[in-house]
Amino acid sequence: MSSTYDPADFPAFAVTVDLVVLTVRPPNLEVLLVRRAEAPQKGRWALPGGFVGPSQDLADAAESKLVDKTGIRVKQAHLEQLQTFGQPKRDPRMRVVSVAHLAMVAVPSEPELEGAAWHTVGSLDAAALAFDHAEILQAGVERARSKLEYTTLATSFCRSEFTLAELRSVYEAAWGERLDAANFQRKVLATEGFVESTGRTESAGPGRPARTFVAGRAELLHPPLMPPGAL
Amino acid sequence: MSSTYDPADFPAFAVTVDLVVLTVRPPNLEVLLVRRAEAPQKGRWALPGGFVGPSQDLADAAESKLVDKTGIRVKQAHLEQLQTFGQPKRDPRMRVVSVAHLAMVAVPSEPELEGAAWHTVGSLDAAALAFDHAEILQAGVERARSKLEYTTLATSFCRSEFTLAELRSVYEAAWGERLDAANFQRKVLATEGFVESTGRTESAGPGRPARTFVAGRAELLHPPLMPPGAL
DNA sequence: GTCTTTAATTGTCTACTTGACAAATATTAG
DNA sequence: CTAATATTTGTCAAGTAGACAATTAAAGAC
Repeated sequence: MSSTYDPADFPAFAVTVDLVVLTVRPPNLEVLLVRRAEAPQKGRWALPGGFVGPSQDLADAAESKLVDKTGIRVKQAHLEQLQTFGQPKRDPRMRVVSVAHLAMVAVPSEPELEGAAWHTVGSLDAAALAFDHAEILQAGVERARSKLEYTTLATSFCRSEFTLAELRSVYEAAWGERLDAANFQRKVLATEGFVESTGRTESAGPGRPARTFVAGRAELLHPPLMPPGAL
Repeated sequence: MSSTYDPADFPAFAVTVDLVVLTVRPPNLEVLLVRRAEAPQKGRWALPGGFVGPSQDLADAAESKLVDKTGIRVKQAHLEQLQTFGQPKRDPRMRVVSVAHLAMVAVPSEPELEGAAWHTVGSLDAAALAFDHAEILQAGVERARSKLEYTTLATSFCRSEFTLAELRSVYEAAWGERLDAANFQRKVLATEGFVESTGRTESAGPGRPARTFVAGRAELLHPPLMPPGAL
């Protein structure tokens, strides 16, 4: 079938990137959505994304969309390829294959850009999203949860310097379940390279001030942090 | 930028699927490769794959390549999307985005198809592979290992009816490390729904005959099977 | 047939990890 | 100064994991 090899012989696809940008604002896990300004599906919420340039790498395309929408540089966030969605009819206009990416960012304090807003993942109507974006979002949330379990990525939801309570709130937001502060702390500190103490403390409201930490160099957690069986 | 929306405005990509088909022939983990019959890279080993049709779903395309090359139906195997590779220069002819898939199959007894052969993963020269297929293969092996840890997919490397020794050899092949048969057995049988006893036994060579099992309906393992820290 | 070898299966024990909860410490708010 | 709150340290019972010995049941040599 591919004895000759003329580009024109093969069906042309458009390739896009779509981003599932997650953040934690305790006690919620939130996702960044944009309101579509154009038809089709004008006015509905959608994942930020766009076309990949003819000589642009997939990761570069995802990175530049992230900067466009959030102003967050990749250095301060986590960005990874998620999954590729290519159902023939997912976009009514033409055959589009979307390489979805997952970003985990610390909540930006700056005001939102036009048309973009954070939405709580739990209380989001799947039917309100454009195209197959509900499916993509679900894949992103599942990936995020599973990576939180066995990697140190929870730190990428935190400020550069953070307390263990903040780190704990990331897990609590992702699972919707409270964790014992004492056991959580011992587990985190027992894991070599998860966090590193700054020597400083910080206090917000009443209660003993908490020590602050920065992310360590480890990437994998052995053993995982969340209990088995927790969804 | 995307105020108008004419398909012709956007760069055309070719989309392919490439398959990392893994099997276990104790004590080795092996991958199916085909020898390229056409330029470029004529004569080098490559992952099986091909173009996605204009109205063909990605999963369907992967499935049909698997049947073409191995004759194995998806019902008896595991097939999942792996990762998408889209470096601008990965194929010299044109812009090609490849949606790589991972298949885990029981070793087929039938003779090989023309140009295709099983290769031991450990003793394979990465430089001998065409295009960026060495990178794809590495991603596939890593994915397979991590899924073996926390899912029941090891059973898809086994015949439909198998002994615990066979199942154990899957883990031993993937990690290159021997496991204690006694502890392995207790762990597997303690995991609800991993395997189900047939009541029959089977003996191959000397030694007490082993009971045979079929795969259970569970998909996830809690807790994981392999010890933390094992590569 | 009997003996030797091999592998599956069962049993046992020690060290470690987990999670629940109590106690001590260090702040803020009034 | 007192009450309230949150971090941090301490304790302990229950469960898990891995090492290794013992038992069972077959194949193959003689």
